[in-house]
Amino acid sequence: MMPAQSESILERMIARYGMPSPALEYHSLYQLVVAVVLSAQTTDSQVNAVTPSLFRRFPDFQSLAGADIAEVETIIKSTGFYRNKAKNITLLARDITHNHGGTVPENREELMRLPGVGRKSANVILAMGFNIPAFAVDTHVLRVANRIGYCATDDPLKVEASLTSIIPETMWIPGHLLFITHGRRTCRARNPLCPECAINDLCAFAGKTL
DNA sequence: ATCCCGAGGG
DNA sequence: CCCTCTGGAT
Repeated sequence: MMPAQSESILERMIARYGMPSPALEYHSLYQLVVAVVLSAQTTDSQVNAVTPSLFRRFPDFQSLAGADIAEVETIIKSTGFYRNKAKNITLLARDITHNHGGTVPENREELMRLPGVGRKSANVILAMGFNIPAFAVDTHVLRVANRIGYCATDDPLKVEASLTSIIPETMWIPGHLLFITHGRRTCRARNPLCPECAINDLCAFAGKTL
């Protein structure tokens, strides 16, 4: 089956889910960057469960830059990979404080040089933090894009290239959120709900066996 | 290619 | 029990 027009697919997703807002909870650029690094390979609710106490204890980059890593580990432990994440956000806070004048870089190259920030996280920060068009490819986006038929690859960079060529730039940010929502609620990894899917007539995967 | 790492769901 | 969750660094 030929991949459907992206406009139709996104319109259907909006009709089904509404226009989703980011599930990650944050109230500043500082909080966004830290929450995004913590969100690697864990659910947003796991991150949202620890960030209030983390941000109460360390309200900005400067305070986190001076944090005791063991204390940070204790606070964020339940998000998994806590040793790496504690080290990364502390070093990241130091880097931004000392080498970036306390402000978050606004371009992908510099963002990706921050510890714990790869291309996916950099794209999320650009999109959500600066409203700069970017299509972050996480596990949900990768799965949904492959099932729809927009690509056939496990390489997130290639998935991103397909999505950014198929979908109009003005829809990259809402498209990202819509793909995430669709992946969570309907196009689930394990038991996708194809019969009740809003785009099953436009999807290359619907009706196929796992 | 492998490691880091915990929690929730089916 | 096994799979999955908005990955990144070595």
